[in-house]
Amino acid sequence: MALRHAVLAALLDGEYSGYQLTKIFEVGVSNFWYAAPQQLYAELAKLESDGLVAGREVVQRERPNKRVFTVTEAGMNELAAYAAAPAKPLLIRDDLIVKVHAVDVLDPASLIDQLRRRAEEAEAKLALFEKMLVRLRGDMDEESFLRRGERVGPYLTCLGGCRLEREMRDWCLQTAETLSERAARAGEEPS
Amino acid sequence: MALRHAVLAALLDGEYSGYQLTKIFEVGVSNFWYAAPQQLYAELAKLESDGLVAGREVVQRERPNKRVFTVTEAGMNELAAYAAAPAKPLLIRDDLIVKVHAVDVLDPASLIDQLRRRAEEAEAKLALFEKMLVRLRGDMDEESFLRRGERVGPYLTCLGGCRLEREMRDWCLQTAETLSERAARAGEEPS
DNA sequence: ATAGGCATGTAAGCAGTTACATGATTTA
DNA sequence: TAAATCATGTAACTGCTTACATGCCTAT
Repeated sequence: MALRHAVLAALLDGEYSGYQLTKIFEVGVSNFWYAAPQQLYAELAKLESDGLVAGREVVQRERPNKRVFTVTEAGMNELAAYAAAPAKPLLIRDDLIVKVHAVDVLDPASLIDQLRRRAEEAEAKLALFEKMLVRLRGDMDEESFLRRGERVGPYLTCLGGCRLEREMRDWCLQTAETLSERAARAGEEPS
Repeated sequence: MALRHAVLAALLDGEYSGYQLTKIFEVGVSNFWYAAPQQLYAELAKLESDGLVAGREVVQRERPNKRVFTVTEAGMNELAAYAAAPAKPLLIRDDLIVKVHAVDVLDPASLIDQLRRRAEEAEAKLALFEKMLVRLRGDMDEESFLRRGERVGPYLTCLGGCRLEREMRDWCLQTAETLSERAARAGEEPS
């Protein structure tokens, strides 16, 4: 099972509806687990029928009603078992890197564009994560929060997300720079 | 299609057999595309029947014979079309981060172990990638190579791999440190 | 002899993606 | 009144994982 535990972990932050979870997993739980909306509705249905989460109807006047979910005791046990088991290795798949690997036989112009766009996305995510850090630690500074905060899990993963996005941004910009300089020189002195 | 283009890109580095590709994708093409052996044999068969790669029997005395593959002209066109199309967003999935997110309701001891082990793996990969950088740039220094080298794609992706592994190592160690300090204090002053 | 690396697959099952479908309510 | 957001799904397909299977050659 894969999504299961990511959903359980996300539901520790509070009661969420399927729709709210889609928003969280669109960004990717601090960028470390992406999932599509349909996946989440399907997984929630399964989790509920397995008794790992419990749903509760919330009646809303101004919007369509929704069902929000909480992790049950059985869900907590499942999480504990999962945490004790060995973790699968990190899975990364990225088109952009594949393209860069092949750049020497490609037209670099489009790739340079894509790298700059990715850098902007990374910058935006970084800003988002940094705001989230401030929100999570409240009025404490980071060091005190990490020492004495009650719930540091999401903070720690968010710190990881910031690291990743910062590196992604810098790598994309540096790579775009390198490639565009090479393209410029190739134009000047056509061998 | 997914693996397709990663395989085509990998085959730009030279003729490889299925088995050699499994070794490359085990590490993950500079850590950005993991694939299991069976996937590769299946994908190579498809790529060949689609005419995007061409296989060639290599007779060996000291080992079982093998078939090595080259990208055909049709394969190059496929790569070019792929590179021009918009890239899918980065996909990351990581058990370890999910566990850290949930750490506040878990026994941290096992997680701290797992984080330290992951840090070691990252360190090892980093060393591997740094060796690869030296091998790729030969007797040139990095700046000259990036300016004037013939084939910089693999070098650029490898630089990305180094960045990722460095951050992964540092984040794991910092997180393990934070968690073990908290665990120590929780033991001292049981509220 | 046997363990380990080289070399290549098949088959079954599960997870994830893409496309489609519906309907209420809010904002422009 | 059209577009955007909230809210929840189904169905078909593809891609990936897990388990199994085979056989050669080399080094210990």
